[in-house]
Amino acid sequence: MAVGESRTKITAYVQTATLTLPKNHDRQMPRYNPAEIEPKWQQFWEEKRTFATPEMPSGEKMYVLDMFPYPSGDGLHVGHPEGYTATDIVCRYARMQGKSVLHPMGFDAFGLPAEEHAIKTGTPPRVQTEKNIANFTRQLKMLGFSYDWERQIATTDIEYVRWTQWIFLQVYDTWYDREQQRGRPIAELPIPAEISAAGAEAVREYQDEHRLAYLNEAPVNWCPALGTVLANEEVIDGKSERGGHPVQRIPLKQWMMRITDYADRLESDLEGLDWSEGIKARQRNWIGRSTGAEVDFYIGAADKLADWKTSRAAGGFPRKPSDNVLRVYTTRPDTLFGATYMVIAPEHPLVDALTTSEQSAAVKAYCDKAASKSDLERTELAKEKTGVFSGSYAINPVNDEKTPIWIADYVLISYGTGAIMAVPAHDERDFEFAQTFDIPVIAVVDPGESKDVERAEVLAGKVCSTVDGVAINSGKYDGTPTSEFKGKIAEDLTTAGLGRTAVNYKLRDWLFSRQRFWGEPFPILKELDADGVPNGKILPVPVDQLPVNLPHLEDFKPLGRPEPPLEKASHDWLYPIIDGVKYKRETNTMPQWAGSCWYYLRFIDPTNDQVLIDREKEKAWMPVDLYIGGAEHAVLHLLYARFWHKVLFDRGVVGTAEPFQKLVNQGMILGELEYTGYQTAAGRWVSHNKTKTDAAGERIDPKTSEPVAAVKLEADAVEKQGDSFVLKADASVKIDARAMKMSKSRGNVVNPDIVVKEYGADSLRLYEMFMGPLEATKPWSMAGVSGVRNFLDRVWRLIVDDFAETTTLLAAVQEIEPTAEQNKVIHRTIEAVTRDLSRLEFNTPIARMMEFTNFFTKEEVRPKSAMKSLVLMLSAYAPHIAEELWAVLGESETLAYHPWPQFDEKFTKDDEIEIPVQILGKIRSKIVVAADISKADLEKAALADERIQTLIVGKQIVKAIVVPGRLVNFVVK
RNA sequence: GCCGAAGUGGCGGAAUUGGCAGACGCGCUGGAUUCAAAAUCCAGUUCUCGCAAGGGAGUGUGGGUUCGAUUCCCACCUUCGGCACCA
Repeated sequence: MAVGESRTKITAYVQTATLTLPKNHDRQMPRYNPAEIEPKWQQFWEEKRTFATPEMPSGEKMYVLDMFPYPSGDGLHVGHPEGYTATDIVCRYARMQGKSVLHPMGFDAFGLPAEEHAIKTGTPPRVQTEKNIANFTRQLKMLGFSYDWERQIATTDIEYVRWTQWIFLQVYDTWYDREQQRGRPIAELPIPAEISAAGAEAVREYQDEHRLAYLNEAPVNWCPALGTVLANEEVIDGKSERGGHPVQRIPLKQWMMRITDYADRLESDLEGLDWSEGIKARQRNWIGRSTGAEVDFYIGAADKLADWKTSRAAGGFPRKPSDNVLRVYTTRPDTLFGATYMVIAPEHPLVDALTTSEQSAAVKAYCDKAASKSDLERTELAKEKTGVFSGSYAINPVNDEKTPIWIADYVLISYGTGAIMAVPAHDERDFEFAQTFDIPVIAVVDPGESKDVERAEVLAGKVCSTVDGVAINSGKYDGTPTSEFKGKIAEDLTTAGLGRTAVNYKLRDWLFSRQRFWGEPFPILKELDADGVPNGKILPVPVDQLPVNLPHLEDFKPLGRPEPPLEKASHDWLYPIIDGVKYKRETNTMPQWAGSCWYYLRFIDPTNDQVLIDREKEKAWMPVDLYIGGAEHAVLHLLYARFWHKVLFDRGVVGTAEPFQKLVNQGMILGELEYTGYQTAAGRWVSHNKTKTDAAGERIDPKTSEPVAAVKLEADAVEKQGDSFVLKADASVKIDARAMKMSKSRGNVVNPDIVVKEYGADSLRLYEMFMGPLEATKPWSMAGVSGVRNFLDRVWRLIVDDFAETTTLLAAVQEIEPTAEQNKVIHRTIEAVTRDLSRLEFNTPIARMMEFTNFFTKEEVRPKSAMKSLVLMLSAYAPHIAEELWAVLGESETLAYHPWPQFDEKFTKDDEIEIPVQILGKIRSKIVVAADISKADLEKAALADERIQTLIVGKQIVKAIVVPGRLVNFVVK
């Protein structure tokens, strides 16, 4: 920025007009000029390898990780540097405390946008990706983060892909031993005698069934119009995001990962982690563990019921249900006596067997309709319960009641056993269904008298109640409290061989394949028979032949079939021949999660070509001590990464059970505060809270049904009245005042490049921290950036002679001892800044440094040592200006490893302090007393105060609360 | 509906966790400097009554505990984020 240009009066995102410069300001002066000093110091750090990390830590280690970005074509947005600045401050602070800091950065570079770009332009995704990475790298370096750039990795690096594929093979080679609760090599899987007897083929199939990575039919979003399979986020309301074409769910053979086997450990290990309760809650909720019971209802021939029960009592509850039973899962086995019907999902394997001939037409029609419904239709739109009677009955094991079996899509095939016993009296959904189809409701839990339960209605089956109570209508169990009943009945069912306790999860196995080009190829070969058809045998690519690279393609257009684009690869790539056997490569690719699941490990040993990570280095650096990133990854990324880490832990690749010890989610940065009014076409204003959104999604005035348009208003057109903003011109019109998510379509995106150009990187960093607590959602404000830039200007002028020809130290900065008052400011600032930083509170230290600066600006003589302390603290936030000032203060080395300033309590304490004196809790006076005054003396001093004297005349002091160092409060009558 | 986070001046936010509400910054007002601006520096700025000294109210709403509540408890309202027929 040229000297003398206006920089603080920027109202929009562009600079206001340049002013003509007067003569006396036309000369070159050593003003604070970030455009000059920032690139200078960035170059210095790079050339001197200032932030290169040693292979092994010496002394205390600190691994601080950012969630690495997807290098999009748009470049960084201001949300990225928020977390990155926070971690950078932590790292710079830690280095100055003498810790060995690992602070790497890389790129999560596979993904859809690069492939979309390739389809459109024909440019290979790798080319575009490398361009984007170069741009991201430029932007990140421009912000002065202290990454060890020599460790940079991208998930698309061929050497990185190699180890991603290697991990896949590890997962493929692992089965989960439930008894030992850990993953073990597939070679150690015990093979049952009858399987071994059936031959090698049977053994292989048995092993494949137990691998953590396995093939399964799973539905994909196939869009015939686009000729491609879409990701879930590309499907909106059952239509493609691009073009709005219909999307069908079709089954496709896909790779899955058995994450559900690790559900228990993924949940229970959360406990030891230093994560916010909110994030833990979200993970727990996603895993969705529930406990209950599986119960078998007899559906075989009626005259064999007694035999069946006898055999069950003798043989116990079988692992897999036989054909003559319907197995259900319930969390409320205590309500078994209230089951008045059963429901199975339309996809349940017993649908055909249970459908009677009279019902077959109706059932077929219902199931066909259910199959064609999208997930959305089955959930959101399904306000009314639907279903059809199968014609069959099951026998309730506790009372031998004949219970009708229905087919309804409110029961999901993918959860529990895909079948339920319905207890309308004590389950909302069952109650709704029973109401619709006129099915009896029998209360079996007496909720007791309570103000929020209509007990009589519940007992009469008129309303549904899900609360605990005491059993009724439950035979010998009558009178048993709910919680006790649950345990008792599970025990009795187990004894009778009719049920067992069971655990279920909402978490599903992980769909691990994508029908895309731009992802890691699977290191998997499928053996072909003589006719060129896969025979089901799978050959993992030997480890020494990794990586499997992506083949060259002429173009990246979709095939027009659901198969992945790799089907277009040359036959050389697609059909390798090994030992005379012809194979076909797996043509699915891995999801973007794959690369981001383990990058934190590779940063520790990024160039190792022998192993994924050296065990000694892993031991020295893991776990990640601080992991900061957006909350959008709170569930999936963190869950998948934890899952892989646990598999690697079980297989001895790593020595830690959890990868991320402390996790912090940065809050979202919103656009600038906006004032929005609503106006009809005729120009009539409508208060924003009176408008409604109609069925078509249009905003209307519900009184007249006229559509209203949003009008953006300037701040001076509105004013605050009570709790809301109103139009200045018409106070009856309420205005919506809020900050919105940044988005291209709204036009409120802030580009860091422009902020750096206008204010400098240090100002951007400082502002992002000054906005508020890291974890809070906060609105952007350019005026705020200008404010912190102003502060940096003040710091500059505190130390640098603004009127000298060259950048020289101000004469006011001298080698002298600070005065007592100055020492108090210095040491209190160090104390507060240090304390707040250690708690990851980044906004308040800036305020303290501002106070420091305001104080010393008024001091005519400024001790050099004080200036150094400020510069050292500031360097964590604004490293460029700090390095420059450090040099001005006469230092020749970087300050990056200079010891962090220490405070001394003897300077932070006051000799005399002001104590408020209250009467009946209201402050009536203040007295100045010695800091170490005794309780009795403090009370005496308070009583002696003139004003207090006059106020308590004629009153009786009932009680005196005296808190030394805090206050005095007199309770009077 | 369920889970989570949060409500403090015109705005962003602070308050050593029960002890002076509004630090710091933005904005605004006034002053100094200037021929005049810009920049800079100084002072003021929760609302309200008052010329003033001083008084009253005040941390989403209503209640409670306490000498004392932004902070703890109960109920409710609003906003934001997430999940959503999970038996």
